Amino acid sequence: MPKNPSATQREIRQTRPFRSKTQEAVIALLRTADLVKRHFAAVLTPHGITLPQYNVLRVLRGAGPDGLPTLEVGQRLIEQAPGITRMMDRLEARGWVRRERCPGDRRQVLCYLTPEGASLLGQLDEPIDRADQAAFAVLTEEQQTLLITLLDATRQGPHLTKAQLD
Amino acid sequence: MPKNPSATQREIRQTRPFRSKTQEAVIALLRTADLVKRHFAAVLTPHGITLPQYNVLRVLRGAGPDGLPTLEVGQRLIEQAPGITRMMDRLEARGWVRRERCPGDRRQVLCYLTPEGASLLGQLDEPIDRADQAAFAVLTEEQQTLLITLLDATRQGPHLTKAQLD
DNA sequence: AGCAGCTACTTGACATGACAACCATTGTCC
DNA sequence: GGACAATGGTTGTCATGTCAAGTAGCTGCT
Repeated sequence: MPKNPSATQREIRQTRPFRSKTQEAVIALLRTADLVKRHFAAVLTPHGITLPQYNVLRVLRGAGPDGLPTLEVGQRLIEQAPGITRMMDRLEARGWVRRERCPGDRRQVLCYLTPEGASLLGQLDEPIDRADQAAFAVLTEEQQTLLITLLDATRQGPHLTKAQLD
Repeated sequence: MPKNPSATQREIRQTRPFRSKTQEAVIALLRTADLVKRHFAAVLTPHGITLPQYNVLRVLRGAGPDGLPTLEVGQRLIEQAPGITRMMDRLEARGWVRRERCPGDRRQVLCYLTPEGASLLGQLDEPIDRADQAAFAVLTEEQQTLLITLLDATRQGPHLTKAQLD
């Protein structure tokens, strides 16, 4: 593959080159993720929903009619509890989610997707699938597989030990 | 806890497989970026600075003694103007940045890194470099190059078409 | 000169995202 | 059975990120 000398570099308008290959990888990763997020936001905004909200609804749809405790939703999204609570407030206000205290364990609050929420998700499936495809349309299937492998490896990797922190 | 099924998939605890390779790529990308961001945040938090703030300071350091107009900083970070203004407020309050109305064009506000800001950056260079290395330590140099190429290609891809057409 | 239009911010409002503190339940252990 | 820790949420605060609207200053055209 031809090495584009400055795709990322020119975007940042940086005078000096990257200090290291790794630094370039970090910046490429963060900027790409940011761009892809914006791309999805552009699809969702006209429907009055944000990307995190959409993800919550998808999790609830995946949970089926039994619903899910609030924090379970958060865990599946790697999000912190407080954020989930407030997001759920809004989703409930919009009528996409229903909440109910769990009779078995009254500490828990079970969250369910409402028919309205399911309907919204149904409308979004196609556009979101298309957005998925569009985001990586330039890569072949093999290249996508390779990318996934590299990203998965990065996530599994030894990132920082506490000794390295300072 | 089991140890080794499918990396990304197990994290999300999703019952069904990904609907497409592309969807898997999207999720892998977003989650990896998120994780890497958290690692940098862990390095920066003890120093009382956030990742976006750190990036602003780096841009200002790169600008040198001539400073940069507020929105120029924003452009180099792909951030919107309002966010930059407020972040700069905080950076100025912390003494890391100095602002001054441009005499030539009184609409602009030039931002400069203060010696205190420069000193902070100096302290952070090493830990941040180590964090860069650690983030991709599992990948060889060639794999990093490959990853960068794939990510760059993704960013140049068709989801940018409208913006690129002008 | 004078005014329309553009530029560079600034402010306000709202949605995340993270942390800390707090409350109600539940589980545990003596 | 009663103190106490752990669990599951909620609330408050702060920093970002984004959009919409407003303001001050500059530019071009007449």
